[in-house]
Amino acid sequence: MAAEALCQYLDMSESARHYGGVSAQERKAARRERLLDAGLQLFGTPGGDRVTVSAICAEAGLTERYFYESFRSRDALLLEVLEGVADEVRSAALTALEDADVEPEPRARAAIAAFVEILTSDPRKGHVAMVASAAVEPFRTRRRELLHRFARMVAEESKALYGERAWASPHDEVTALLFVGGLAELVTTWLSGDIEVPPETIVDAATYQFTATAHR
Amino acid sequence: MAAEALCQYLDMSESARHYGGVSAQERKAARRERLLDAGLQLFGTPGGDRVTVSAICAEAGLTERYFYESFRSRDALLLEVLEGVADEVRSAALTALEDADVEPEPRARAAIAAFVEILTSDPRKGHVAMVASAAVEPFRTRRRELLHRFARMVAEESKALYGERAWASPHDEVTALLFVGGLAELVTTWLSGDIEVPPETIVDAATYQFTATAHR
DNA sequence: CGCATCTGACAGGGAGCGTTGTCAGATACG
DNA sequence: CGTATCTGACAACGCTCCCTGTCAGATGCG
Repeated sequence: MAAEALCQYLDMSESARHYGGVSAQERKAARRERLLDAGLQLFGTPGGDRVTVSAICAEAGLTERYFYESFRSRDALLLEVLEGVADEVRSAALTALEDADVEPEPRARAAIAAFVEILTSDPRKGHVAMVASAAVEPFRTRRRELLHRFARMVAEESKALYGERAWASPHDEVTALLFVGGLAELVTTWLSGDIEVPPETIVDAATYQFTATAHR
Repeated sequence: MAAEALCQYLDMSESARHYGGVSAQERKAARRERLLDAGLQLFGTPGGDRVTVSAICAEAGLTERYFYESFRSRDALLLEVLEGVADEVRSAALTALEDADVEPEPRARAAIAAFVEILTSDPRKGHVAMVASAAVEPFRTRRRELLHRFARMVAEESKALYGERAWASPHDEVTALLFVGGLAELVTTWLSGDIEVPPETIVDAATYQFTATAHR
């Protein structure tokens, strides 16, 4: 009977039947997507600390059984949500750099604007990437890694823009982290509503700081 | 019997008796201190997300009853721990400014060094103020407020140092937050062990950034 | 239609934690 | 010494949540 249950709930590959016009795989994928959306909604909303498996399922309009069909644990889902946002930010920044001018200042502005745009236009994504991910341990480390990677990208870009004279202070890495960390904290504060300025102001300030410290 | 218990456990003012040579008030205060120390130890250590009332009591070598004698809830204690570290940082920074030179760059360095020194010399304090406080909601807001206040202090100092030409970018507040936030994130990363540099490097980088952006 | 499969609702065991209460032993005071 | 108070260990209740299981009804297939 345990084997029956396994076969019935998990091993869909053997008995694929259409339902509502869609295959078993498609239905499973759709449920998975709904769960991820629910995760973004809950994890990305202030007060979303209480994001529990039951809450995610309720938000998705599914029952717990379908949760464990696609995810091993609550953290597994939330991590996937975080990775999704991070990928989006990274690719947007890279695309912005590709499309941007060759002039240093506009290039920096383009990448920074892409970063800020995504995280402020959909506050849920901003909250996930900046706030919620700093909460519990598995995500905290991942968040640091992501910021670190972004900082390395910034440092390399700076070197490409300004050559040897870039990042005059002791270590590239430290200065880049100082910059990226400030940007992150600033977006965090903006999301909380403590500072009421248009996101462009954030972009302006960050761009100015980048050029002021990188190029001397 | 409920009244008895109340009288016995909470209302120490009526029946103060010496024990081990110390008064009831002193014993209570000592227990409170031990609990706060235990809170700093647990809350300030990586993996301290699991800081529970029982764990704090075990660390302090006390039982739960004495916890509720001094604190209403787990968060009440942790908040007090956070406030303690924040006060320490604030007063250290102010003292550093009072004792410092009149020259802009040394003044900035002194305040930054005080900030970094406290949070890196005792990693538990750093962890409480930077990492753990960003975890759950009541602390997150408080952490933002504290950083915001520190940023305002920085902005005012900058204005005093450089006059009208200080903080050239749009808003003082935004630029100051960008700076303080970067410093916070950098200390956070340092605490995690991801970057292995002496704390002075952090101070150098931050001082350089402050002067490079403030004074132009 | 009859049967296999899918879906949603819900129940229940098990674990962790907060909070209050009980109780025996230790300590000080009359 | 006897009694009142203090202390530490621990039990017990309630709560929330994770996770698995059951079951009736819906849906597609032969």
